Amino acid sequence: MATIYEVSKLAGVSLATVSRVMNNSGKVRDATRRKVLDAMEQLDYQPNSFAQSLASNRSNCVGVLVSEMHGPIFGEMLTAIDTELHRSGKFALIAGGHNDEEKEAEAIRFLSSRNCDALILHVEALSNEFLLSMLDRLPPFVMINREIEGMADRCISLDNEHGGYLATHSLLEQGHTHIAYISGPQEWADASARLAGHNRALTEFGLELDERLVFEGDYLVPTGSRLAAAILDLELPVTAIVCANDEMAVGAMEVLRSRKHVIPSDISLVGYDNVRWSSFLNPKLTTVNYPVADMSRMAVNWVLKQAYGEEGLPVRNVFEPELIRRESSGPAPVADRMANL
Amino acid sequence: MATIYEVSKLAGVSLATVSRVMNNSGKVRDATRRKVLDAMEQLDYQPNSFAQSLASNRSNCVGVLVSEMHGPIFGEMLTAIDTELHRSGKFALIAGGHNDEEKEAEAIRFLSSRNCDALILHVEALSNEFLLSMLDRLPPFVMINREIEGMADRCISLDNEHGGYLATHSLLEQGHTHIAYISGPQEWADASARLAGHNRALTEFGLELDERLVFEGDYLVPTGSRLAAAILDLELPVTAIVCANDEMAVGAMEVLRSRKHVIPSDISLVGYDNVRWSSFLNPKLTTVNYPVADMSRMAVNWVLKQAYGEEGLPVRNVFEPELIRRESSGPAPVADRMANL
DNA sequence: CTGTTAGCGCATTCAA
DNA sequence: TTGAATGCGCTAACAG
Repeated sequence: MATIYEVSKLAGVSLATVSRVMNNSGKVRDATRRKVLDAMEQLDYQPNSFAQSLASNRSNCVGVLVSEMHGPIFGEMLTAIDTELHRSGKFALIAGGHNDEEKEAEAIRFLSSRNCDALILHVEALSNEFLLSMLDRLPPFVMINREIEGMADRCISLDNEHGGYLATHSLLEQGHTHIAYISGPQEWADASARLAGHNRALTEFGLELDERLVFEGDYLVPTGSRLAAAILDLELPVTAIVCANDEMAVGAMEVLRSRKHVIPSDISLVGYDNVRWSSFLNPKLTTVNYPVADMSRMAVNWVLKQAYGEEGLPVRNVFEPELIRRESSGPAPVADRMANL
Repeated sequence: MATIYEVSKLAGVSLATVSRVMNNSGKVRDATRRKVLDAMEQLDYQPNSFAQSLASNRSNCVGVLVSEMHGPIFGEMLTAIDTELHRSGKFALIAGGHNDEEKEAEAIRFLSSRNCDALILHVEALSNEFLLSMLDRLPPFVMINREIEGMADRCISLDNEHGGYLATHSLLEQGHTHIAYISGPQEWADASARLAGHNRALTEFGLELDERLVFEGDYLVPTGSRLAAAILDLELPVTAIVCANDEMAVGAMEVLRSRKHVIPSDISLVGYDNVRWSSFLNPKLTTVNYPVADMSRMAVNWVLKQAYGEEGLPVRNVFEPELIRRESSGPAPVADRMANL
């Protein structure tokens, strides 16, 4: 590997001059620049990024931490972040937290130990307190899908409560009155917000909350199946099920089908997230859109602005979910609606 | 940020000693080690990875290049690689090639400019020649899903031909004789191998290859739909469609359904890759398993062995696909089988 | 077992 | 506009 020293020798100039043409800093006579460029070409010179970073104290790397690496959300996020970063000549250093508090913390340590210029964090397990305490111990960082008091400007979040509201509201509108809900882990903010939205919609329609119809899940497919079965076993006149994410919805869908319930004519099903395959299902899943890609791009904007001083970039912190009406939800069965008159 | 120098001063030892306890290299008296550790703790010392890398000429980073960042394959790959690498204290530096020859090449340049100790490459667009020419210009690298003459030991590949064979064979076994095939881009090796397997199965069953039944696609959902429609429009007695990947299969499935064909009783459908959502479909998709996670782990083994000298790790180069029989394929319709007697 | 000394390859003053 | 000198923080001989 050629070094800057060899280039300078071949070009007959000093180290400093080579450095200048590399970084376009300072004035260099055109003829000199040309000589240097030629030498670089001849030697197939590649600057050593470590030496650069060590000397300049900046890495051009942005650390990205995702709570888990699989799942459709993750892929969309990374694609968006990577694309956007490249556009500004920065690079993504990616780490996975594997949905574990200790591992997430370790991944953060790793990213900061690699001297990232900034961090984009998508974490579930770490507490607000921990994150707040990291404010002055880490490079500038922004979070996706969290809303933390005291650092709202660093949070790119979805209005999960409103999404939960939309899902249930769309059902109420269509005459459903017995709506079961399969939630995510209630210790996670997004899960409890989604449930809160569900409750608000019910209240708004003058319905009592029926605690028997709310089940706490864990965002995983098999749990969706298990809890959907539990709901059916209740033998209550449930005509719709809202799931707090698409994963659990697909699990529920399978159970409904195997028990010979027709969706949506017997029972409606609504998911949340609008992951890619939700439209591949049969029936296509009605769900709430989670604009991951947009939010990811916004996180990059934040980083470009805060860590690299780029200007003119808009940063929006809260994104609005949107109901995606597809085939898995419809009007409540007529018999049921009659009974409610 | 505390430096090694401050630690050494606080601990009352030399730089070298601090370095030794950090890296567990050389002998250090227990009492000394303790002093150093205490000092590190007190100062919240974090080694500067650039300085380490610059001095030691190794980064503990493995570059991972994927042809595209979205899609289920990618997520599974990264999860497996990241997990496995962490286990050995190495880290993944990830870049996306975005399915473009120039971008893939640039991403490689980026990864090598970041002084990765090794590279794991999953590329589609780059030519064999190019890759061969990089052998001595890059850190040690291994490829996933390629099989290149002259560097077979660096290729972790799937026997795509055999997979194509399995898919079609399973249909022939069940009495199908008019099987349409929607392939991937024939300039990609995996796509042409899969098609070759299809052809071999047909030949083995003594059937003529009917060119009207082979369509070249691009691995994308809408194309699956378009070509499935084209197949139906042929008005030939097709009783089964094999798609070269699950994406196109789901596109095809939708068209079949919208045209009121029942799967599998009217027509069978087989995919390829066994992506996660293939089992979410209705009917569940029969497909060929592509063991991405296993292959990814194997790539990491290669890296650990070749770049870090770890021992005792097995490396297998060629993986076998496996037919996953689910609901979307079944016996040929009776009428059709009668006609063939 | 521990300390001294030289770089690793580059950016960045400060002079010229 | 260019060059010389210094140091970024750490590892790795080499001595002791």
